[in-house]
Amino acid sequence: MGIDRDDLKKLEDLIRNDHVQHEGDIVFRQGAAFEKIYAVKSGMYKSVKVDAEGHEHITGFHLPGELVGLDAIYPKKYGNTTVALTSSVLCQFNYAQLTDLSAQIPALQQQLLRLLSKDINNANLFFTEQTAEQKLAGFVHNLLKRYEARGYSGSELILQMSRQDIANHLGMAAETISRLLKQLQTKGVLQIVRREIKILDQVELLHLAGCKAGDEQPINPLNSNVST
Amino acid sequence: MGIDRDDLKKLEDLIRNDHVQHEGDIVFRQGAAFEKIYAVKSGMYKSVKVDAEGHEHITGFHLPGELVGLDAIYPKKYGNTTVALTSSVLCQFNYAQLTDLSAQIPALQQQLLRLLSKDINNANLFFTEQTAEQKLAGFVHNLLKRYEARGYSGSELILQMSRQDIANHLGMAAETISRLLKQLQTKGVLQIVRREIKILDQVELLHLAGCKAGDEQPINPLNSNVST
DNA sequence: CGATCAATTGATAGAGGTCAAGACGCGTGG
DNA sequence: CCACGCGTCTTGACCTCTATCAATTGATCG
Repeated sequence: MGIDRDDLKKLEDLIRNDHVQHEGDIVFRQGAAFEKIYAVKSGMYKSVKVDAEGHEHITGFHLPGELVGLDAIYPKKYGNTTVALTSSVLCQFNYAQLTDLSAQIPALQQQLLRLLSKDINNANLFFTEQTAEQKLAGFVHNLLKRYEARGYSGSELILQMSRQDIANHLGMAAETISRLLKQLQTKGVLQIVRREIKILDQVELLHLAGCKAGDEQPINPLNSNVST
Repeated sequence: MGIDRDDLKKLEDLIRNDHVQHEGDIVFRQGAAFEKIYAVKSGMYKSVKVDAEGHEHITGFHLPGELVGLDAIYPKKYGNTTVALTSSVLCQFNYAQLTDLSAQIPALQQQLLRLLSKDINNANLFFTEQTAEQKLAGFVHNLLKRYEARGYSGSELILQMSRQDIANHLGMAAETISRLLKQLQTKGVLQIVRREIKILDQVELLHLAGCKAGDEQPINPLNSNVST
């Protein structure tokens, strides 16, 4: 990505050793001082945020190749507790060293900004979904695409999280997840065995998701003046 | 913010002239090539995203002092169309020049990263809300706090957007907004005249919002191992 | 082989969406 | 200055979707 060998050496130096974890192991706790950014190398993690009233909400799941902790830069402390869902490997970057280095390496700075911007987009992705089916279809499709982007199969995946976790994340009841998954199977869109999912009709899955970020449409939103 | 006078001069140079706009005027269109970041100086803007099926969704409202366009860094094009809701003033920064400069000014780089990180947090804020009342109370409280942080009154505000816009943004029906606002007035939390809102009981408003990012709780989320 | 936890299935009730009608403001023009 | 028309907002009646409660099945593990 436009970084020469010498720079790459410096970058490697600030990456600490890989860290092997197992189900339930914690990466960082909500409220802890922000220091490091983490990259998932294998497995899966979930991020859980506890609100003022003690309710837990799963803010996201993290797949191999994805970064965790970028949202902690601003408040300078982690806003959630991140936990391994299965046996996983992650590596860590010291943030202070990373920014120092990025001041010297323009390509690194660009990449860092892009990664942050990407997370803003991801965070906004699921606001559109209306019905429970759209949410769930969108969730599965999103997982699928993220795996696919990392070189995994684009037609099947293993849910490392429980139905309850999915329900919590999407803001619905676990029973509804169960019913809808069955319904998607009946429709011939998915084939489900326990936590293993095979996608039979990816086009229909995307269609059921309802929307999913249609890009580059130069349409005029309501109440906007056409600039002439 | 730790930038000396000489640097400040360079920064000022890349800010183009202020731009006055009126209701319905467009800042940028969805799909247009990303080039500039915008800062709202007065008034209010809304960002509208059109999905693949032509449905419009209002992704956010932008108040004085806030930046618009940071989410476009990664995809290199704007992901929404941003429109003035009322007479407004904004200024613009060329992104390429901004990043060049930030490589020279560490404090600017830090600030830029913080701003992006902040947006990730903002985007995640509203996932927790369950009921329509929580969503609406959270929305009003959020607006209030954002105004307050910029030196505006912390007890009253003017909604520049229609009930329909609020409904669209929160993913509910305009009728429900109307009913709930009335209900909040009956409860003695708000006093509403047209689009002017006076907050009578801010504590209760926050309480009704249900959650709102409780910070720094070292609680153990379910299914996590206690590191001893 | 029980014990435990996850997942499914069924019955019920309530929150909120939808449809339809009416009220209120506000600008325009006679 | 008032009447009209249009858009925004409100109010009411109804009905669907999904949460909730409860019970059962299925899988995993000591």
